[in-house]
Amino acid sequence: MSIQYCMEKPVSDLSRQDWVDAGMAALYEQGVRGVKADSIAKSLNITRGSFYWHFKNLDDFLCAMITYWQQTQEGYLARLKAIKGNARGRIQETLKHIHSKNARHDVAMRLWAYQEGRAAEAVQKLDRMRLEFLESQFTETGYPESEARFRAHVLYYFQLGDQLSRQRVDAKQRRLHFEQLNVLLLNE
Amino acid sequence: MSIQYCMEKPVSDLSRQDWVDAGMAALYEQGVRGVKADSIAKSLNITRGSFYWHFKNLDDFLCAMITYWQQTQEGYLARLKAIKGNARGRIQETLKHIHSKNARHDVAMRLWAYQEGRAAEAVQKLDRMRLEFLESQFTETGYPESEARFRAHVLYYFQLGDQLSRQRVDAKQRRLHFEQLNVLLLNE
DNA sequence: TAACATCCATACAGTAGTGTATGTTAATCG
DNA sequence: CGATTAACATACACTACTGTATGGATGTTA
Repeated sequence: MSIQYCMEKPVSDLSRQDWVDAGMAALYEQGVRGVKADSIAKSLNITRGSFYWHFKNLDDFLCAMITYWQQTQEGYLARLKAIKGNARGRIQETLKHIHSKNARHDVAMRLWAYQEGRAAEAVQKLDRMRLEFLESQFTETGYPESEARFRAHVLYYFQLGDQLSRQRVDAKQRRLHFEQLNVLLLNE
Repeated sequence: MSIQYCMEKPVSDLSRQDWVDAGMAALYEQGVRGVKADSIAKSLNITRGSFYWHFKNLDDFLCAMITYWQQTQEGYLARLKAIKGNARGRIQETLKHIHSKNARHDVAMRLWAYQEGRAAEAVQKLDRMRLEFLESQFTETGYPESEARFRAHVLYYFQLGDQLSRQRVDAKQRRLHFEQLNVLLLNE
């Protein structure tokens, strides 16, 4: 539960990332309480000996998972911000990104965020960053502040709903929804 | 994991519901894996003796929690369906309901749904029922099928995002968002 | 080739949780 | 009053998991 083991070793080793990958899968399928050295080891056809070689303990491992997710997602966001052209184009690229993104890691982290403060902080930070990005883009498109903020939320909440609703929408319909959302939010 | 203990006893007893309530709180705060006879008993200032009196085992208890949530939520939905007037009015009442609803149980169940099939089935069923209701209301309002279905999803996903985003919106802003959503979806 | 480091396996003690068996208390009812 | 039952307490065996200690295998370097 403490934060003291969060200092990252130089991530030169491949196996360390392998553990993190397997850990994210376990997190998605079983929740934090299901992230256990034993069972993850089994999924890697290996024993816990390796786990306690690469990581000080479970806490250290979980911190590594958070760090990995944060860096990955902040990378995606930075790439969207860096897109040339106008804000309208960046919003449309964002819609494409959301549409094609594999949401497992995001979902896994969000579930975790409801059970532990450190995960909650990480998820909240990214929620804020993404919302601020979207709001700035809608502002740049010409919407007044209040309207820009609202539309940013509609778009972001649509992403969350799309990720977290259990009643799945078939691919064709889903694509249509994203087009309709484009029209609804940008009047085109 | 099996379904065999899901037959409900006549729920004549008060304490049984007390356990379920405490269980929902534990589910929200700790996830399914945190729903333990021991710790819930402690939160009720009681021992596990009572737990195994009221419930056959953990499985039986979890089934009772699902049943309770389903009945509660289907009740809410039925009340919205039964509102007199036109579809536009029912949509607006739904918005009010979503705005004022305590989302903890919904969130708790949705998290659980990612880890166990029986919870997933329950949540999916309600997702479907709610989406069908919303779609029918937008259709009744005059939108063509595709547009009605889309707007139902925008509304429902907004609810999910509102429940599940970690970046909280302050109360005043949130109220404004719901008004803006009303305008965006119903052109008023 | 000797020494060392890397990476994983194995064995062990300790803890937390489950389910069951049995004990205890208070109320109810003939 | 005595017997029965509802509701909870307590003790026990069992399991799963953690973290540590130690050993083994393989490669690497002086």
